[in-house]
This record gives sequence, C-alpha cells and structure tokens, in this order.
Amino acid sequence: MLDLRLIRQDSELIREMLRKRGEEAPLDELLELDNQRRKLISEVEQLKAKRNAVSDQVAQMKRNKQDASALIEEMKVVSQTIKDYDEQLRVIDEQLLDRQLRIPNIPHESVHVGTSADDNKEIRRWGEPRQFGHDPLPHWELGVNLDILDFDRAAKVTGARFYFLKGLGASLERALINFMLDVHTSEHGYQEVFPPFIVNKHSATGTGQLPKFGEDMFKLENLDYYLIPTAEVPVTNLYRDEILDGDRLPLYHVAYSACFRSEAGAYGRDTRGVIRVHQFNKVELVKFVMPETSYDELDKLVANAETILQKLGLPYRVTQMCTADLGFTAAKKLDLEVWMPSYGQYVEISSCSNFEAFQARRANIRFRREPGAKPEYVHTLNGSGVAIGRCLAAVIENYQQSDGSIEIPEVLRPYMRGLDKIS
RNA sequence: GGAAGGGUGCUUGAGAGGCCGAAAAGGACCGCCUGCUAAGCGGUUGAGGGUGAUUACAGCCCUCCGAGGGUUCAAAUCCCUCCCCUUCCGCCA
Repeated sequence: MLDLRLIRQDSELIREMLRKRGEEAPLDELLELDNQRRKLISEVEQLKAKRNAVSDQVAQMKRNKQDASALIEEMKVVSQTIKDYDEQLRVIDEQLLDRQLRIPNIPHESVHVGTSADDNKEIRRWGEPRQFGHDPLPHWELGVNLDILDFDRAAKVTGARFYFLKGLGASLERALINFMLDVHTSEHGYQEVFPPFIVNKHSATGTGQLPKFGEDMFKLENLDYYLIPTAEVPVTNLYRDEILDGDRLPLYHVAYSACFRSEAGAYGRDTRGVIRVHQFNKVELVKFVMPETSYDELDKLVANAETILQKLGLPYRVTQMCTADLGFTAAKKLDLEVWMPSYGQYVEISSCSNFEAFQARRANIRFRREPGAKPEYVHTLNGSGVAIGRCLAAVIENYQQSDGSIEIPEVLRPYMRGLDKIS
C-alpha cells in the first residue's frame, strides 16, 4: 500500500512510476474519495464535538437536579445525523481502502524500465554448466528410474502437479532443508521460526496476496483461511500491528515451510517434473529493517541465498527484474536462477525482494528509533533461501552420472548418513 | 464438540451509564539529591485521524478499553453477534 499523503501531494509522480510498470492506477478516483472522506470527517466531527459538550451539560444539570429535557430533545436530532454521516463515512473508508489495496508498489529508482520479463537483466553468473559425457536426463526420468520420485501414484492419490518422494529422494529433500536452515542460522545470523501453514485473510492482505490474487491460493472451505503460498506470509505477519523497539532491528528470520499454489493460469507450462507443482517445500528468509538500510540489506539477502547454491556447487545466475516484472508488491527484485540441464537454461530458484514500506503499511508493522520517538514503518524484505523442490531437481540433474546414479554434493553428505551417491 | 470464567494503557490491575483516555502499583524516561550504585523526592510516559501550518513544533477537535452491531441525549460500563485466551469434560497426535 502506498502512502496516501504522498499520492495526495504528488499524484503525477506516482502515476509516472506506475506507468513504468505498465499499470494505470485509478488515482483520480482515489483522490476524489479521499476528498469526500475528509470533508465528511470534519462535518461529523463538529457534530460530535457538540454532542460531547452538550452531554457534559446534561450530566451537570442532572447532578444539580435541573431539567435537561430540552437539550436532550435537541440532541436526539444531532445524534441521528451523526449516525447517518458515520454510515456514509464507513462506506467511503471501505471503498478508499479497497482502491489503495489494489495499487501496486512503485519501483525503486535503480530498477530499469522494461515492458516484459524479456527485459530483465543478467547481473552476474557463478559456476560453469557441466559438460556431460552422455545425454543428460531430466530429473523426472532419473528420479523415476531410481524410484525416488513417483508422479503416477501422486496423481492417483491427489491429482496432477503432485509427487511422492521416496527412499533417498525423501532423504535428499530433508537434507536440503536442514542444510539450508543450518547455514542461515549459524552462518548468516537468522533466527529460525516454524510458522503456521494456514493464515487468515488479514495476513494474506498484509503481505499483498489479497485482495487481488486470491485465485492463486488454496482457500479452506467455509473459512477465511488460506494455505500459505510461501512462508513470507506468516513470517512477515509475525509482527503485524506491532511497534518494534528500534534496537531490535534489523530482525532476520529464516523459516522452512511447505508452500501451496493453485497455479491458476499455468496450464500447459512446466507440466513435467517438480518445477511447477501445487505443493513444494521452501526455506525462506525474511527481514525487518530500518528504511535507510533496506537496499544494503537486499544485497546481503541475495548473497545469503547465493551461498547456498555455491556450497551445493550448482551453477546459477543473478538477474534483476525490470519495472514490468516486479510483481505486485516489490520495489526491487532480484532472482537467482539455477542451471537446469533438462531445460538447457537457467530456472528461477529464488526471488529476493525489497518491499520497502509497502507491506509494512498494509500490515501496520512499525518501529521506534528510540523510546518515545514517533513510530515509523519498517521496511520488509524476503527471499527464498532457496526453493527446495527445484533445488532437488537441480541436484539430481547436475550431479547425474552416466550410469543413471546421482552423486550427493559433499555438503549434504553429513545430512545423509555419509552416503555419497544415490543409485 | 459441551460447560464455566475472562479480554482495559509498556505490564499488573481497578472501574459496573455522565465528573473516565481511564484509579493505583510496577516498569521506562527526565530532573533533583547522592563518592558510585541503590533508595528517596518531583515530573513525563499510548495510538490513529481531522484541522492548522506549509514540511514540522504548537494549539484545537474527533476516534480507540478484543472486533463489529444495537439501546441511550450520553457506553469501558447495558444488549446481540463474532474472535481470542484460561480452566474442566469429551475426542485425539
């Protein structure tokens, strides 16, 4: 959510920034509602001031055993008017908030203008894609051959875009989760949290999934509860409606969670393997920081995610999203893309964003620089550190051997009883 | 799922239609005092919004006692609905 004050003061600037992302936001409508709202407020508040003053008079007269019935009669009318105005105000507030919640974040000045994902920029690469002495197989063939992945039975048990991991495949998944959590907690200073995988609509609104993107989530029947699409939602909402002490910032959390996505509109894309599924695991990094530090914090966050891929020896590149590919909530976003032999290209495995105060304003997360200071909105950031399912696929494909077995990356071996391969 | 009791400021906790943004205590902060610390004394200590002012201080006003409705001239206080917490029972990992 953007600062209404800023929109009021400099609507042209906001309009221009939104245009860069390819959005036409209904700012005129918003400003008109804002105007109406303020006009109504000053009218109704005058009446309320009067009501309060007269109520005091009535109280005093009653104490003095005087007759206050004339005043009471007069106030009946005033009270009814207040009620009517309050109702009008409630409707306007609701409309205004709804409009505000549907306007995306504005890009940071360092974000280049583009019209689609094709305009995203590669920033750097790490590692060299391996030259195979054989035709590399995709993970869905390797995994099925080794009987560590089972898509057919998952389709029976649930449906399309689900899979079972079995035996050492399940171990490998678990090893990746533990490895990443350990690195981020012991080397990068993140505090681990284990969040609920179901959130209410306030939380989903706070991080920006609602009201516009409800279709992307699984909703529980007859409840205002949603399966989380990412741990970002519960972890960012940890401090919703709170004022944090400034000396607690920056606050770093790392969370493992399952993620659930309806993938509405993704029919026909990435239909094979574990790349695009309805349920996957992810280790997520979330930060709450002071505004002036948030872009440094973003760089550090990206570096923390890169460390994981480096330790796993997986080639990757870092790309910066252009204005058109920021998503709804981000002011700046960098992706990590891992080399996926079956695709013959780099595939997104982490997405790191600075939301600035966009989420903090929605979720009302503030801090005080020092005791007694005015509360200010924090800046929130998050990034995958990294997506487990895609990482498992990348390990399987990049570490495959000509005999169809898979070498286990060295850093994972302590997590897999010292085994060095899956065969 | 059944029964009972609760949700008040940073915390504990009083208030049971008008004098209550809210007693009291604790905490924190600022003074004074004091070799230092502690104690003592005095003071300060919530958020949001409107207006003002024109970019940041004041003043004035409104709202907020879990959330939302209702009754009333007037609600923390009475009524209704919902949410959350605690305890007991049932069921269960």
